[in-house]
Amino acid sequence: MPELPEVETVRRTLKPIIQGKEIVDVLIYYPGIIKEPEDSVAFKHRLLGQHFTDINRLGKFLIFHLTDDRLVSHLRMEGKYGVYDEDEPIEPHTHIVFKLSNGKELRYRDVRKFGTMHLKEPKDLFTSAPLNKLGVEPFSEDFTTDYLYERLRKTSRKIKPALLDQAIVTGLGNIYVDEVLFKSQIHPERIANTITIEEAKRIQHYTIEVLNEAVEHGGSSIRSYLNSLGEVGLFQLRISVYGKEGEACPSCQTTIEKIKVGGRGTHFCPQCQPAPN
DNA sequence: AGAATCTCTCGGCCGC
DNA sequence: TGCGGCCGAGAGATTC
Repeated sequence: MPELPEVETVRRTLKPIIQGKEIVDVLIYYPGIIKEPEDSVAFKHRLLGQHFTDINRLGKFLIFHLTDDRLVSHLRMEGKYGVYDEDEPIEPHTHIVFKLSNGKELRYRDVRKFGTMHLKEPKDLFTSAPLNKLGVEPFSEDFTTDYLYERLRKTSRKIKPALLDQAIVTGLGNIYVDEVLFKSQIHPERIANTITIEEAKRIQHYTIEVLNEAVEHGGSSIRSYLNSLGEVGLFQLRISVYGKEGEACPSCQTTIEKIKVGGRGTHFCPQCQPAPN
């Protein structure tokens, strides 16, 4: 389940492999991944002859820089990229293949076909879907305690759905939100506009700390995530509450509970994260 | 009108 | 073995 640290790990592993390579053909096995342009044949023809010049990331989105265009890619739950030799057999669930000038292929695989690709002109990149409504990056200087506090103060939703809202902070997903709220000692069902400035400061601090640490460890290999070299991440060894229902809290030994918040499976320590009234 | 919530996408996996 | 329900990010629809 790629969140910001996993996407960042993919970006770092992929960049040196594909930078400077030209797209000489595109094979599309499942066009549903391609959301823009609507016509997947047009998608292919716009890409032919363009070179990969860079890869950036915004939140959980990968942004492939090409000679003329930008390819915005979201992995959703199970999307993965890998670079293969062209004579390697196509593995199951391979949906898009970018044939490169050096005989290699950049392949996109996605068991559940949830991932998306948008091909954009650079001028439209941040002013149209899917990047136009994103909030701040956790690693940017704009992600301050004051920013977070003010955004939370304006919403009556529970804190967990508010932190999952990519229009507030971009990059957190289900795993890391549970970890951040645990470290911040805040119950996931607290109403966002009751979060104090001190609590907002903890959330801001631990968001950066947890995500940084996860990036350093190559992300978390929960479910199916592997980076683009097929390597597992190691951060799951450091996870405190996500997927740990029934186990002892690493801080106080109380049994970790699992509930639903905003329709999402949510893990927390009832002792360290006291329930709101 | 704006915010909150619901629906839909998909297929492996789980429990019955 | 067959089958229905579950999971979940984000967009768009719907409700409040």
